[in-house]
Amino acid sequence: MSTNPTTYDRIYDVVRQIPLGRVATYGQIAELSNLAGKARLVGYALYRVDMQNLDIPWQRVVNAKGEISLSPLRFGTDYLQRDLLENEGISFNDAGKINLRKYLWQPHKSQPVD
DNA sequence: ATTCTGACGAGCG
DNA sequence: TCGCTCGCCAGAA
Repeated sequence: MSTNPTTYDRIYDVVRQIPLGRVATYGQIAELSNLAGKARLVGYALYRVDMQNLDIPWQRVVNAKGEISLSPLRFGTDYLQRDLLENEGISFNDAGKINLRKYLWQPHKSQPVD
């Protein structure tokens, strides 16, 4: 017997589709998971992901401002996420923000690097 | 069944 | 531009 996918499983499936070198916002993942307007759920779901498990590229999900959303309870996570993204070729400005116009994942469209 | 816990984002002053 | 409020809800114990 197989268990039906949970809501979080669906969220993880979408996150897995984010291409290398691109990022998506929590709200965007919510919409693609048929959870429009429920961005927080995506955050809740990603909070559960084991940071060492890169099978789910959790590091590619950032907030709508292009910043890494931090969890006070995960000291050091900010550094880890930024490090992983920079290794994928994503750059941060002086304010610690990502240029979404350049790096935001655009499903259905081609993915021009610039 | 109930309580508690969290990686968001739009709107508004 | 910035900070604050408020709506949102699945999963673990």
